[in-house]
Amino acid sequence: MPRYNPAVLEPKWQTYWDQHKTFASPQMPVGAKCYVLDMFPYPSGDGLHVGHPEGYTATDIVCRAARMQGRSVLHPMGFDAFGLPAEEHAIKTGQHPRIQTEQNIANFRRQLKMLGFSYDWDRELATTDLNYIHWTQWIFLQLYDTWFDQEHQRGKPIDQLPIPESIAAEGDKAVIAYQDQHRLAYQSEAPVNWCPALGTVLANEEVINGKSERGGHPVVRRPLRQWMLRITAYAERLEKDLEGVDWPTGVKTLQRNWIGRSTGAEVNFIIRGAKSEERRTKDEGDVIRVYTTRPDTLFGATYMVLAPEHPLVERLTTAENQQEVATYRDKAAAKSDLDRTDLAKDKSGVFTGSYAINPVNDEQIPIWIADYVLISYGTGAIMAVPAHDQRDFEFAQQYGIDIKSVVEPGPNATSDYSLKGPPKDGPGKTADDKDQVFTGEGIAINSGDFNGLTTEQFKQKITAWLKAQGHGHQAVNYKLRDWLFSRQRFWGEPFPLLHELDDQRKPTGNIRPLEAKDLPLNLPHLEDFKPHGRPEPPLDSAPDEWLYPVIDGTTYKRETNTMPQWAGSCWYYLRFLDPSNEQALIDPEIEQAWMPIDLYVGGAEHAVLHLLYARFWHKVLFDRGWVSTPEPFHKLVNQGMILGEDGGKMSKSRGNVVNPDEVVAEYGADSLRLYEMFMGPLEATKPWNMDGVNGVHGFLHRVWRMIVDEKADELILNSAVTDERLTQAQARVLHKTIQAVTQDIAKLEFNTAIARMMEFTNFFTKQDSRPREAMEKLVLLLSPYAPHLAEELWQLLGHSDTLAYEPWPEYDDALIAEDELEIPVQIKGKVRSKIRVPAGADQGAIKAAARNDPRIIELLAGKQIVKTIVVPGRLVNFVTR
RNA sequence: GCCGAAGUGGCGGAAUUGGCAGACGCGCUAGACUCAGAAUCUAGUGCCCGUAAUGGGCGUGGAGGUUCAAAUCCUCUCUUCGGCACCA
Repeated sequence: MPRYNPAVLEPKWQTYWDQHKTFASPQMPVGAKCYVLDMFPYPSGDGLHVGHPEGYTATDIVCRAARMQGRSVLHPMGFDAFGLPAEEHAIKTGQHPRIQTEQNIANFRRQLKMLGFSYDWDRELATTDLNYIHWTQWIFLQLYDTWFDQEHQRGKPIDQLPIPESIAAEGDKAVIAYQDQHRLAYQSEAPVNWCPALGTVLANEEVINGKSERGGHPVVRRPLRQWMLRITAYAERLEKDLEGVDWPTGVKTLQRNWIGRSTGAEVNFIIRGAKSEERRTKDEGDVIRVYTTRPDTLFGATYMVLAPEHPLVERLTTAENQQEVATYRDKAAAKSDLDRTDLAKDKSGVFTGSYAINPVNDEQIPIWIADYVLISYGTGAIMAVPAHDQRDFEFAQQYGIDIKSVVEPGPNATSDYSLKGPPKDGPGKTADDKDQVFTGEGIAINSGDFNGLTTEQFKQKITAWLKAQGHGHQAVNYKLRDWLFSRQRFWGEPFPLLHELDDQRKPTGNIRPLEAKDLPLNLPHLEDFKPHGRPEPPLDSAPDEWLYPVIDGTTYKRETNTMPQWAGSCWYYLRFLDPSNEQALIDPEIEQAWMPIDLYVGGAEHAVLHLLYARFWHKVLFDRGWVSTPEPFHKLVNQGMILGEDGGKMSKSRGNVVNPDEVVAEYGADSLRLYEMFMGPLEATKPWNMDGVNGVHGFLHRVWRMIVDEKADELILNSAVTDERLTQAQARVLHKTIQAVTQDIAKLEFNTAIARMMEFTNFFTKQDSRPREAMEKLVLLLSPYAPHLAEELWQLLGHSDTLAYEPWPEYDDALIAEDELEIPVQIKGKVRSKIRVPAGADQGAIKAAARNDPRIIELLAGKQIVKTIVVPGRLVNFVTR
């Protein structure tokens, strides 16, 4: 019995595609190119989740349709295979993480092939492959070899860094140190998230509210020597180039917020009693520099705050405040992230005993330290304007500091009041009001010559004035921080760097990068993966022959940190273009031919970090001439999350996880693919429903029966499939379907495309004669969605070759057009009747037809028509009194 | 608190240059086939009123507004989800 049996038919075609290398893509595109990429998965031990095939099916449909439309398609898949779970598994079992990783990859590959995706498997890669690590390390060396020329906004080779004469005069050591300070990869003593319970250092993303994401153990901050990447140098370009990419606005906004560009002014406050106070000079050591986005509120500054870690704190603290300041600083230093967020509501701080002079009015204001000011943003010091800043207001209230209003809401002010709401006496009343804060823009008061200016005008004037007087200048700041790039883990790429040792085996501070010819540097063999409870990296216990190479008689120690998981995912899209190149990262001609990526689909969880890091690396490679486009991902789409049947997030603990293997076993891959596309818009969050899978499976079965004679003993065509010509009605349905499906694929609206094919099927199953032409074209339209079924039916319809490169069906507008239309007739906006008119009827004819409709005549009897609206092809509306 | 996305039948969702709300599917109801079930097929299915219809009313989170006409545009508001969270 030739029933529709995916369990037989799907493996058959998967084998066919594999053996014929149906989806191998050309090295260089022929004609129009189409590079469509999925965010590659981390091969976890749990296997594929139903969320994965959602995006993968969407891109697969786009690719399969594009091939049929004659474009050269590049559609690769790989594995983001470094990561903590494999390392934890290794710690538990003593088995090398590579073994676990390879098993997981094999399982993922099996599942992906089971779903019939048209990947070019010859390009498969994993970030853990030695020949991939090779080029990850090579890119790191590029970063290490690059400095950022602020003036030209461009990364350049380090040997082109201009060395100031004063540095050059000090000798080679000073020059090297100077270069090291400017590299995009540099070392820094940075606080890391050390988790004593897990015995490891964690990435920021792995710390949630001061506790480890896994296990919920406390995490403390402690300083360690780290490798940093100078992503902040690229902040401006990373922000600006977002304009040119076709991304969801939400993702762009997220990235902009993360980069956090703000403009304002840096202002120098002179320390009272400093030598230069009388002379009002700009002696560096005698000023506190602050950053503000509201220089127009300078007259309202009633105190200053330095971050506890600010270098001037020691000097500013008077003898009688020594004890208190020291205690506060110690406490602040020991604070974990959890404490910081917990204490966010209560402001705390201590007075240093010193005062500074406000350059705009020479007033003396007290200098405090408080941990609500961060050393890492701006200058690490602020002027505090409690009347117009929420945080300063809370602090001033707590410590009884003066509050002085200098802005009042303008005539068309939006209410930007906090705490006590708008002033009781109306919008004009703000001056000296001590129990509210106004953070909006408005009109200046209590500001000397600047009174009456709007906030915008004031900002411009005061910035110019500060510059003229030498008290400050305009400034731009970014929230973005440099990227902490090293991890104290085993299962990651080793850094291709050596630390020079002296005779006593102490580091001299000199770094020696590996030469390109010495790459890749593989991970050493480790006997023991167990954490040793110290924050030094696991690679510190590597065998000496790995750890201490001797080159030209000098002993070195290898860098024992490893790279974060992001490193591999930062550039995999480039390697897919030329995966087996051993001479270079990528062949420039191939790169130019395929880049940028036309469509990149993945989860919204990567909206910031992965996409920002990858853009950063790409821009460095662009500056250094290795890639030809300033941005890697032209169009980005986030697939929505699939929730469990109970409407909650899928999780093992909720017991609502849907396993793709089980769905395929019961309904087949085509049904899973089709269901995931039919659930709703690609980008929407939507709940799973097994009945829905059964529903689309029923549709595929109906397609099967429309074409196959299920009652016959062998696989033959349904006798209703004939070589007759299409009737006019049949042609209209066919061409409407082609049109809708074609347009919907371009818009990535797969759910409605499937609905149109269902309508087609509902129509044609009722036809006694189903012309072969219509059946063949439907099979082609359906093939991107349900490729196995489509190939099987295509073969049955008499074709010996795969349909993967058959020309996409064309539609004819003339055949779609109806001769006669039914249009509604409204009276006062309510539909009262419907009339049939010829498709080309003009306004007068339609109106006449409407007037002559018996029901309309009846309803309009005795009524006076004040107005008639006729929209040809749409409706008629009679407006009566 | 700030930013972003979204609220349409019992459910997933269609329809936004303003022009018949509910395409398509699930579910449900009735019927056919069957010993019975599964599967399949046929008809119906937004809510309320009505014996009935080619009948009447209501209806896209809520309240107003613009318009001949609003799910769609404007104002206010509520709810849900996601992100950020002392960034001066």
